[in-house]
Amino acid sequence: MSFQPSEAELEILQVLWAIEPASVRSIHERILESGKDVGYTTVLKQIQRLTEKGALDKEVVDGVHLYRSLVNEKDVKQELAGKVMRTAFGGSALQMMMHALGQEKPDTAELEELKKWLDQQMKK
Amino acid sequence: MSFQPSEAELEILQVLWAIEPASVRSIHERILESGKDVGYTTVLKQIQRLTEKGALDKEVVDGVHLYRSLVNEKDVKQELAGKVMRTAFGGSALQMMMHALGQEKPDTAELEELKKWLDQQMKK
DNA sequence: CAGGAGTTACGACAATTGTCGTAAAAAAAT
DNA sequence: ATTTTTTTACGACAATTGTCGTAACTCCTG
Repeated sequence: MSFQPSEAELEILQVLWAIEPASVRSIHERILESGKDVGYTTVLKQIQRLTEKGALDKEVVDGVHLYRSLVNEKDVKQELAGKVMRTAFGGSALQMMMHALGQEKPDTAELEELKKWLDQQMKK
Repeated sequence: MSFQPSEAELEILQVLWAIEPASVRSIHERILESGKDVGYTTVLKQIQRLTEKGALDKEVVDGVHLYRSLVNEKDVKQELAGKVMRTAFGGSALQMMMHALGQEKPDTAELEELKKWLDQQMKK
């Protein structure tokens, strides 16, 4: 199922996609580590809302509640990127990418990879 | 000034960037044409809110209110794309683009342009 | 000038979001 | 088993968003 998470929700999903299944505590810790300062209950609440919405699955193991994502990472990200591409860039992925990079010099490794991908596409 | 518009706000900004300065009526018409069905007063309200937020400028000419954008198109789009790139794709423009394209075969013209841009970048 | 037609202002409402506080429940420690 | 610490559950609140309805105001048109 595709799902359009809010910003805070996406943050939680990202953590889950990385370390699922996870407890609220570990998710909270991860988020703190990433620099964002937010209370434990705030994260818990978001997790509960995500669960209500059917985006997460809860499982109680040994008294602890463990959560895992029910939404597919690729789908969600595709939706996110696709939406911006459509609504802001008239459907042009290239326009979107160029704007995203802005004036910053894209790093070389990225460019290399892009080139590889491009050659691949051209071939088809 | 950079500005992070909501979805409905972005729609209005897009119209303005295209035909500014414009009256509420013409903006509303444009939006209807684009397929979205929404009332006149709804659009008006959004425009008024944008104006309150300082994103638009109103000018009364011959009794009609004409609006124009005070936010820079490139900046706003850069912000939009950049934010998704950072929050969902770990800062990788390439990842974002590939997800945006999804399984669809990117159209050839786009690829050509991308190639051109890429060569340009590699040179630097 | 009076009556409409079109415009604009204002506020209202429900849904969503981000954030907590506090209470209740469960687990761990003494 | 009583206390302490953790975890969970439940609201609660303010801000934002999308959407209108209705009232007020402006301008033509006859």
